[in-house]
Parts: sequence; structure tokens; C-alpha cells
Amino acid sequence: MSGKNAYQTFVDYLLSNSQNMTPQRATIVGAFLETEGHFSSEDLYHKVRKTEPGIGQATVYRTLKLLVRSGLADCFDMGEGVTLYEHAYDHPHHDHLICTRCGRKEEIVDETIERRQVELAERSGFTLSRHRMFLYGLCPVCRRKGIKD
Amino acid sequence: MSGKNAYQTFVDYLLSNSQNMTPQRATIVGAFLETEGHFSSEDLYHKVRKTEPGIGQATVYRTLKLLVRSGLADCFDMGEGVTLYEHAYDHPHHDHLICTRCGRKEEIVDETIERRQVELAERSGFTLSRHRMFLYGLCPVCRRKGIKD
DNA sequence: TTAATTGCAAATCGTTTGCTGAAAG
DNA sequence: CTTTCAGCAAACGATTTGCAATTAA
Repeated sequence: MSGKNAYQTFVDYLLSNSQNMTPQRATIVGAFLETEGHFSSEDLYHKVRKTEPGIGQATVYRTLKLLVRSGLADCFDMGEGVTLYEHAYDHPHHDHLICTRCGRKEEIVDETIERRQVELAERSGFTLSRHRMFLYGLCPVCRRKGIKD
Repeated sequence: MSGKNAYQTFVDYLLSNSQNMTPQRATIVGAFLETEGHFSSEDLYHKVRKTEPGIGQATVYRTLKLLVRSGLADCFDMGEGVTLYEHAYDHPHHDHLICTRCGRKEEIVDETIERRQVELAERSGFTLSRHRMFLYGLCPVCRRKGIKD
């Protein structure tokens, strides 16, 4: 049902911007909604192609942009040259913990840090609007492997 | 004198990797050392060109890579499609506070946050090796302007 | 002399854009 | 009808790479 609401939110976004729902957009949004975790535009493109081979890559890029603007998706760039997307609808803010060996990503949040960030910003006179935090390290599995190697 | 040591550190790095100091590298490293704040490879390229118009862009890219490996420089990508560099020699870890309007960047650190990050990672079984944190907001100057507008 | 380095231009790669025909309201 | 779309291919912009000529050790 979260899917239903999310989809409707997207349709509403389109309507309120004099933009149309189209078969292609419906397909892409559908694929987006059933994709968990972090993925690139290209990942989604490949997924969509399995169902609708006619869809162009540009359409996926354009639709992902709409998804972000509509609030359904969030995107971030970890500096690897690719933009990653994730669900933002019914999915509160969080940061990322990334394994530098296997690439596994975990979502994390910490109230203390969130609060400190606002204080820190204010101390410099800034009004904080958002932030991005990436923690890099070895995940338990990879650490164990590392010891064996 | 920090400049002297930094330069020597770079030369040592080259020597220990059977790489040579060259006039081009010396020029680029010199320009790098006298550039404060955050800058892109292209920024440095333009600066270097004023002195040595013959230097190629690829050489600047290549030398910046060496500067990072030697520990003189640190680089990060804020997702704007450009890699930014800054001094890392005699310049301890810090995070960034960025004005979303004028782009001004301030360096920040907070012991509480740093400590919490390690704890958070450990709670997930990760061994933290490094992190990146960007706080985005309106700087005091821009906020004031915003009110007037 | 031998390995490392340079500058240039061509190649990459993810992403964006211009364009023309097609479709939505 | 009028505007918004889609698909394609070309354009882009930052960065990398292949290569032949040059230089450092």
C-alpha cells in the first residue's frame, strides 16, 4: 500500500506540473518501486528493458529526475562517477556505512550526530538544510576474510 | 617551512617509487602548495599555465594523483561532477560546511561526532577507516540577503 | 642506454540535450 | 490543436589513456 500511495504521489506531482503520465513512465516508476537498496540509472534501465525493450535510456534518466523532484526518490553521489538512487517515500533520512572491500551499504542514523550537526552549523552562523555523511570501513564479513588471508 | 617539508615529502615519495622529479612536477607542486582552500584540477591547471604555458592538462591530472598518493593532497567529490583537492600535509582531518547559495566552504570538526561515528560503525560490526561529511545550509551573509530579497 | 615523462589528441563514461515524429489532454 | 513525450543520436564535460617524442638518471 505504500507502493500505491507513492505511485499516486507521483501522478499528483505530474498533474500539478502539467506533465503527463505515460506508459513509459508507469513502467519506470513501477520498476523503481520494486527495486530495493541503491541503484544507478543504468541499473534501472536494464531492469526496465526486460519488460519493455523499447524504452530509451534518456527516458529513464528523465523519469528518475522527476522521481527525485516528486519526493519519491533520493539521489546521491559517492564520488565513484555514478549517481545512486534510493527510495525516499516513507523512507526517512539516514546516512550510509559502506564496506570498502565488498561495497555493501548499510543505512544508519544517530540522533546525537544529527543534533550536533545543527549545532555545529549554527555555531558558524549557518542554517542547516541538509547533510550527507558516508562512513567507510570493513564490514564484519570482509574483516574476517581479511584475517584469514 | 611547512612548504619545504611538504615538498621534500613529495620528492621522497617519488624517489621511493622510482619516479622522477621534473620541472613540470616542480611547477605544479609549487602552485599546489601556494593555493589555499578547495580547487579543481582545472583551477590548478589555469594557475600553472600563467607561469608555464607549455604544461599540459594531463600532466596536472597525473601530478595531482601523485600528490594524493604522497599524502600532500586530499581529494573529494561533492557530487557536482568535479573532484576538489585541498592540502593534507600538516592539515588534519575535517569536514565541510557548504553554503548552498554562494558555495562558500568552511572547515569543521567535532569530537563528539567523530567519536559517535566510530561507535555507530562498530555497532554494525564495521571497522571504520574514514568518513566524509558534508553539511549544506545558508551562510550568515546569504541568509541576510535572503531576508532582504 | 633505459625507464620514466611529457603533451597532444583521441577515447571514456555517465549524463544531458536537440530534434523529429508520436501521443496526451 | 497545442503541449508534452519518447527515442535516437549527437553533444558534453571531466578525466583517462595511447602514443611518439623528450628527458631524467
